[in-house]
Amino acid sequence: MYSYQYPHPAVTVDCVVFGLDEARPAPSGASARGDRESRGSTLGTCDLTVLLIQRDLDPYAGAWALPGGFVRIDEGLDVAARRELEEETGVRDLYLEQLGAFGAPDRDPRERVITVAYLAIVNLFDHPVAAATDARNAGWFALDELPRLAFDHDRILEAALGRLRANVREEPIVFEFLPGKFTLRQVQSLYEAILGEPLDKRNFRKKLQETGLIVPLDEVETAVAHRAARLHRFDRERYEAVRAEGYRWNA
Amino acid sequence: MYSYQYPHPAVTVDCVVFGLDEARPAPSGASARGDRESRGSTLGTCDLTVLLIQRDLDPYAGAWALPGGFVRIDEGLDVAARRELEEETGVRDLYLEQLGAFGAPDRDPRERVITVAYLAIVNLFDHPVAAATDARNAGWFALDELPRLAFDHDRILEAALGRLRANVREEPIVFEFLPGKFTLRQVQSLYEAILGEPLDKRNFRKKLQETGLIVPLDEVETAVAHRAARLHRFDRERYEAVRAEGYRWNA
DNA sequence: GCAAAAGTGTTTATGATACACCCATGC
DNA sequence: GCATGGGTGTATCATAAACACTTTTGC
Repeated sequence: MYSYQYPHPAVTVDCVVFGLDEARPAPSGASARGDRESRGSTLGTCDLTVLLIQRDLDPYAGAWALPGGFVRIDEGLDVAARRELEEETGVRDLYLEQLGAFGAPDRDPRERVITVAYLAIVNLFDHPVAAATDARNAGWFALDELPRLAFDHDRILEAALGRLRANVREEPIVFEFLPGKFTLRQVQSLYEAILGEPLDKRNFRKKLQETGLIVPLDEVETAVAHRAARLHRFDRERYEAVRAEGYRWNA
Repeated sequence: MYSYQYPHPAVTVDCVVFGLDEARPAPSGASARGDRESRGSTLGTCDLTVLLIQRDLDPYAGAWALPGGFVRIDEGLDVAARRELEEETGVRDLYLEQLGAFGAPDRDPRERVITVAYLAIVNLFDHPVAAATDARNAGWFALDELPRLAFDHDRILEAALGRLRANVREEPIVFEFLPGKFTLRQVQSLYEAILGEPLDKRNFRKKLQETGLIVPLDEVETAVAHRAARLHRFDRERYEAVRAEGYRWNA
């Protein structure tokens, strides 16, 4: 059943790294803004972005690609993904989740390469260093401004986005994007950016607060040209505790 | 970034094949049967089973393992999984879904082997041949009677079970287990076997029928020693149609 | 004083749950 | 005629959705 006579494929890891960016002023097209109340949720306060690296070698030289690289022969898959990410973005602590293996025989024109894809989330508030990524040929791209990608990376990215959207409803992973202290509006904007749909402000805040996992602080945001919003933090310890008892996040 | 100087690991596929079996009479332990109505759901009319193969080569000779084998150098991952399954069980058309890659460096004592795991469901009604699997050393095991497994296959199986339980609530995959014509009771028993908890008969039937995707037939089951239940079928075409319009299965 | 976003409750609709009895059939 | 499972409806509860105005602050 098992035998080792067959030629071995190369195995890589590729990471879809999601980050968060200040939203640019909405694209020029004068959107016929629906005047509904729930529309007042300022969709677009932040943008979901993806980290890409520009290749300098053939094939696909000059094209943008997901950061990634070879799995070393004695290295676990998750370890390889973290190592590659640290090498390419300098970020150590980030959320990492395996997406799956992509192994179409022709996905790399040179030889058979099977890649194990990961979904990663980097907190650009706590790790501002990574915002620009010191590597010369790296950049953050908003989802609606993606360049053409090398290999089958467009499909991997699409799968990652689908996974992110599914996960965001079942686990509090949004806080992986956010700083330790955040406003409720930031959380809502992030949900809206990820799900691509506006949410009702009052219902959203109510639901978030009823979880008992978002604790209000005695601080407000600073340097805003209007009323300052109260800051909150996510009670991760308590979440882990109630989760062990069967609690399920459900946003 | 990409280079090909590194030694390549071996890559295999392994399949967690779920099937369905008549339930054996409930284990002897005289369960203090709660006399609630909802308990009358005959939990245990069927058992969820997993297909395992007994290894005859070292390492783990004699131990049970998931069916699987090498990915050929020019073969896609899904194709490899289907090929292995057909070779080992004779079943062609089955539900197949990638679970993910397992690649701990020491998971195979001989050399580095990365495996891509799959979740498969075989319909033992439409393909009764596979029930016994002509291979001499294969067998179906109920979840509570699993033997010790080779390699890290226990972890793969656990992951597959978790995925199955999650999927069953969001997609109508239970019908992959069932014959084209089935009774509502069969569906309920199957949900109960997968989720491991009893369900309320009336609520379950109501919900199932309200989907509009379970069509009653003018036929009843045969050869039962009591009132025969009406047969139904799952309207797959209609499901695909409404799903394209955003409908989400939610059982 | 006005622009811009923060903050706050109630009503309504929808879906989930709990629950008990009569019916058909084979033996 | 009795044992076995098939089949059915309603009342209650919990959750989700819709919805508009007052407050604070910087300019």
